[in-house]
Parts: sequence; C-alpha cells; structure tokens
Amino acid sequence: MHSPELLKGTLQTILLKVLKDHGKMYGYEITMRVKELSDRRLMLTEGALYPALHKLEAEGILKTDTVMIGKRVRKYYSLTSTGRTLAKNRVDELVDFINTMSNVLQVKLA
Amino acid sequence: MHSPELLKGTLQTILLKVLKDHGKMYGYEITMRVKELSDRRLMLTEGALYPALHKLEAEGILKTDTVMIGKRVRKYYSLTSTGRTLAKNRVDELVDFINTMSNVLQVKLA
DNA sequence: GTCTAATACATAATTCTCTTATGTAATTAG
DNA sequence: CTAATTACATAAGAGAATTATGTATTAGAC
Repeated sequence: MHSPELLKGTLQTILLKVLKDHGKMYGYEITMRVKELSDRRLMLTEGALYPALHKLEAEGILKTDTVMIGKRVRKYYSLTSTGRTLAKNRVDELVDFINTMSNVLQVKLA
Repeated sequence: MHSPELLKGTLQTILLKVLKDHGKMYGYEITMRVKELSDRRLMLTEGALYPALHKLEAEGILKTDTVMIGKRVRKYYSLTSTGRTLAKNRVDELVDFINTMSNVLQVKLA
C-alpha cells in the first residue's frame, strides 16, 4: 500500500468520518472504503491503521465488537457517543484547515 | 506562537509557495506573511520554521543572502531554479491532496 | 531614560505519527 | 494447488513538529 507524506495528522479524522457515515466497520473494510472514496489516491497502511484504531479505542472514542466469520476473526469498530461529538469537531476543524490552506496557497479548489 | 496538528507535512509546501510569490524573504517576514494570508489561523513556530529553511537550503532548493540591518543580521531566502520547479510540483500535489480529502470527507469547500 | 514588546536569529530534547518490515493465518480464484 | 486476497497485529526506525530555551537589537510607551 502507498500513502502520501501529507496524510500525517489527517488519519484520525478520516477514520472518524467514515465510521460516522458508515456505522460499524472493520479495519480492512475501512481501507477499501477510503481507497474508493479517494479514487485510489489514499491507501491506508496497516502499520498506520491498526495502531490508530487501537489508540482511539483505548481513549473511549471507538468501541469494538468481535465476530467470528468461519474461523477468521473480524473486529468491528464503531463510534461511542464521545466519538460522535469528536467526529463532528474534527471534520469541521479539517474543513477549516483546508479552506485556510487554499487561501495561503491562493488557489481555487475543484 | 501556535499551530494546528494538521500543519504536519504542509510546511515545506507553504514555504515554497510564499517564496515563489514574494521573491526573497527572511524568516520572520515569512511567519508574518503566512499569518496574514491565513487570517491568523497559521502561526509558524520558530522551532519548525528555521530547521525547515536550513534543510531546504542544504538540499539546494533555497539560497540565502545575509544582510546587516544596523547591527542585526537578516537572512533572506529565495528559490533556486531547482526550487522553482519543486515549488510548482509541491503546490500541485497539495491541491490534489486537498481535493482528494474533500471527496473523502464528502464536503463542499468554500 | 528605562522598560516592555516586537523583531530576528538559532538549537536541543522530546513527542507523536507514520513508514517499512515482519509475522500469522484463512479464504478465494485460477 | 498455489497465488492473491482477506484480515488481524506489532516492532524498529525515521521524520517532522512542539516545547523550551537562548541571545541580541530596536521601537515605542510612559
């Protein structure tokens, strides 16, 4: 998988947003969803994804639900109520940042 | 000075862009310019700024020109020809990233 | 005339996040 | 039957920024 330098700092927000919109999802599913939404431009790596999910869980922002699919473990993540509030704030913050950045770069966005 | 988490990864591009548009500038001047362009939202810290400028200089992307203003040293930075090419690429890349991000977040930008 | 804020440079220790690499294992498609 | 995909996970290392600190000049307020 591949990912740009620029992803730094935005991963958490992306995770919160997709979980907010799509409800419970498992790790691999999230990578596929982000890949699709980004038209193959953002490929989340496992080394970034799983530690990030674990951290958010430890902080009470996500909760998990482990399911056995045949002999395989699948771990579903979803937002807690704290997480829902945070998701909204983080997305607003990132949108604001993106708008600020477009002013600094003095470009019009598509 | 204060700066958001999200700045990570975008500082270089910002520096290249303002130097591309405003020609030779010194460090403090850059922080003031970015503050103005961002409507006080982006406040570059010296701890981030100077190492970044030094690195770009060491890589041949920026060149410097030291001037004495009274008894004070002022170090002007400007793009080398390599730097001009890089500036364009980096800005294009960041704009593309921002557009991708707005698709992932499914928001419209101002 | 003196003190504070602003101007202007710089570096070091630490923290945080991601990349790269590695490991395990089940399932599906050819 | 074997390669690709699905699906989890962790560890070592790199890179970039934060926070803290340091030095020094100059302008403005009082």
